[in-house]
Order: sequence, then C-alpha cells, then structure tokens
Amino acid sequence: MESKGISKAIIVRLPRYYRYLGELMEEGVERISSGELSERMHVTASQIRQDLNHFGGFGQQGYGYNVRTLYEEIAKILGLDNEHHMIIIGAGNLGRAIANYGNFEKRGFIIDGLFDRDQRLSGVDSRGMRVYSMEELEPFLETHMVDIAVLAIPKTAANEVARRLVRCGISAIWNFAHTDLDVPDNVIVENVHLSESLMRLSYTLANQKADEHMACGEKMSDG
Amino acid sequence: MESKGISKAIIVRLPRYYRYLGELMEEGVERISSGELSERMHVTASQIRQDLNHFGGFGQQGYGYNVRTLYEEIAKILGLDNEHHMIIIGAGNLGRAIANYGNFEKRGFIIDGLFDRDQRLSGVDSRGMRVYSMEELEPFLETHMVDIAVLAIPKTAANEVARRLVRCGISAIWNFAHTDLDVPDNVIVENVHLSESLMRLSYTLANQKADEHMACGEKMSDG
DNA sequence: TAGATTGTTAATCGATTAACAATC
DNA sequence: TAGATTGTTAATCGATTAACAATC
Repeated sequence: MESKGISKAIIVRLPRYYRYLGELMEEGVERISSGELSERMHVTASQIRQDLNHFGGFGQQGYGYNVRTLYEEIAKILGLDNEHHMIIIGAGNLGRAIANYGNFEKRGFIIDGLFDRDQRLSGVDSRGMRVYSMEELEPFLETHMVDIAVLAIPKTAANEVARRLVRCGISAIWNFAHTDLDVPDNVIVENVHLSESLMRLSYTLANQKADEHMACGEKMSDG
Repeated sequence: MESKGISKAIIVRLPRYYRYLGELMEEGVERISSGELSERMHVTASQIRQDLNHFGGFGQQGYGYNVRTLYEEIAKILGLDNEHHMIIIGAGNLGRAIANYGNFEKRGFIIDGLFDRDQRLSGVDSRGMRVYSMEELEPFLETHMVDIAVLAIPKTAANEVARRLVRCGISAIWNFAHTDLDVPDNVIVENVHLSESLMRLSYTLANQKADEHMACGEKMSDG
C-alpha cells in the first residue's frame, strides 16, 4: 500500500467513497462509473478517478468500477482488513456512546474496555463492556495489545492521560477532549473537536443569512 | 461581517484560533505576535496574518495582536455574539453527551430539549433537561424559536427526521448520523461523521508503520 | 528614532478540473 | 467494431508561503 505522496485531502475523502460503495452494495449495484458516482456524491468524476488512481487502476475502460472490488480495495487502503484493539478513557455519556455504537466492532475495531476515574463506575457492565478504574490502566496495557486509545475526558485531564498512554506504548489516540495533545511525533492523533464543528455551523448560520436573503421555501407557522 | 470570498479552509481554522486565544487569556497573556502564535499552534505566521486579514486589520505594526480584542472579534465573526437555540433529536448516550457538555451553553448554544422515539425516556430530566416524544416535535417547533437541530440518531431514521425538521423551518442541522442528508440548499448541514474520523486514524496507523519503521522511544513491557 | 511586526503583494506550491488518447 | 469510460497528462484554479514596504 503506497503511502508516499498521498495528500491529506485524499485521505479525508477516502472513507466517504467507502461509505457510498457500501450503500451501493446494499442496493445490489454491481458496477458504477465515475460519472454516476460523481452525481451521487456531488463531487467531480475527474476527482474520483484522480483520487483512486493514486492507489491503483481499479477500474476498467468502457465498464467502470466493480463495486465490491473497489469497496474491498479501499478497505485495505484504510487498514480495515486487520483488527484494531481499542480502550476508551472516560465512561461518561460520550465514552459509552462510542462503546455502544456497534458498527465500530463490525469494522474490526474491538473495544477491550473502558476506564474512568470515578470508582463508582468500575466493574459495571454496559452491554457486556467492562469499566476499569484509572489505576488499572498501566497493568491492563501491559497484558493487552491495544492500538488505539479513545480520549473521552475533560480537556483538563487530557494531556496527563495522554502522557500515561504514550508511556505504555499506545500508538494512536482518538481525541475527543477539547484541546490539542502534546505527544511525540510517532504517536498518531486524530482529533474530533466538537466545539469547533459547532462554531463552523454557527459561522455559516451567521453569514449565510446575509448572502441568501432568507430564500426559505417554507416558513414556520407562528402557532 | 463580510462573508464574501472566505474560503472553507479559513473557516476550518478560525475556531482553532479562537480556542488558542481563549487559552492565552486564561494564562493572562495580553498581547501576542503572529510569530509567537505560530509557534504555539504549529502553523506559519504568514498564514495567521493572511487569515486574519480577510476579516480586518486586527493587529498593530510593531506590537502584534491584543489577545482579548482578537478573541472577541473572532467570536463575532463566528456568530458567537448572539444566542442560538438547539434541540437534540435522539436521547441516547450521544444525545445526552452533547446535552450535558456545559460549555456549549456557555458559548450561547441553549438546548431547549431532547426528543426520542422511545417513549420510556419521555419527561425524564437529565440535568434539568426535558425529553420529549417524537410526536411532540412539530408542536414544539411551532411554539419555540429553534435555530439548530442536532441529529444523534441512527442513519436509518436520519433523512426522515431531517425532512420533518426542514418542514418546520429549522435552518441548520448538526448531523451525527452516519449518512449524508438530502436537504434543500438553504438548510445548513454540518456533519460529524465519526466513523470516517476513525478510518482516517486507521489509515495513518496502517501506513505510518511502513514509513517510520517503528521508531518508538519506549516499548511495551510484556508483563 | 530604531526595532518590531503588521498588512499586503508577489512567488510558489499543490490540488482540482478539463481534455483526450488508450483500451476494454 | 462502435461506444463507453478509464487512466493520465495538461491547464486552471486556489491556497500557502515568502518577502518587504508601511507603520506603530
């Protein structure tokens, strides 16, 4: 899998291709052209072909792409062909939301446990998932092969926990804390900064109004 | 607030500037140069100056930027200077996680209620937050001014609920469902596709290994 | 004033789109 | 074969970086 020279922008789009191909499979579609896919996804056909060709010639002239083959190829590129073991730090609502979302497990992301500093949550099973105390973190990581740690804790605790995880050899952190982590370069961090996402929405809301002159089709009835 | 010609890339960065300026304020820093800020944020000073100048000359030659002023200016640009009313569709773990994250309210995002099709959750207060049944959605929106609807429901229900929201005049949807929404152009959609985020992490994990030859500082002790 | 740092223009770099020859 | 559609090169577009004159 040649990772050289693949731009960030392509990697952002790849999971979206994967999702649309999955939907096509569910619909029983066997082949698709870049043109048809471009209409569905609202991107240019040129971009689709360009993107896919960074990884190999998955298509066939005059035919298009085989949906299942392309789906599986992208899975391989994304590293979904082997299992990942995760732990979730923070067993609050967010941590439990991630733990209970079954589709991650289906894609090979296995959740080995949750950790929370609140002792009262320890041991409690939520859907067969075990919750450990934070003191058990290091011993746990010594006896379990864990790739990914999910950080679902307040920002004040984030960097301290990140340090502990790094010291135990964690290679990737999925960070939901509202702060940037300061970790060594070899540790992968994927941020989900929800407040930033909400602010982008807010920006669009504040600035679209000026542009679009309230071109609403329907209006709220004022009950 | 000139929204003309502001690129997507800048809007993505703006909330991050805002966050760092907030941190600086907490630290009691009063002024900062683009150079200092660039070191903290790991972006170029040139980009910071270029970005900010799209909205106005907030700095002063020889001095830099006043932290508080810049913070407040960016708040205005992002539309954080006026209140937003939100409802959350889906009172599962994810919906409740968003409802319970107090900082949204602090920034003026007021949550007026949660909705869930599971009648058993109705009426139950979680931190003073009321949960309504889905039948109450339309009557509620007729009597309350709501800007933003948060979609924290399975993808299978997402588009149907989105249609109902649009019919009631909702102007923006913060979409956590694992699918793209099909709504009119005047409705703003901000997606949080968590599975795509996890796949990007997976990609980096799968492809970094090849590059970096496991240059870990510390190794896991095999207990 | 001298030093610092901005605002802004120009140069570079990269990503997207268009076009078309190759080929199934 | 003729038609369709890819893979790929070339053209365009936009975003980032560098440089420096303006100015506090």
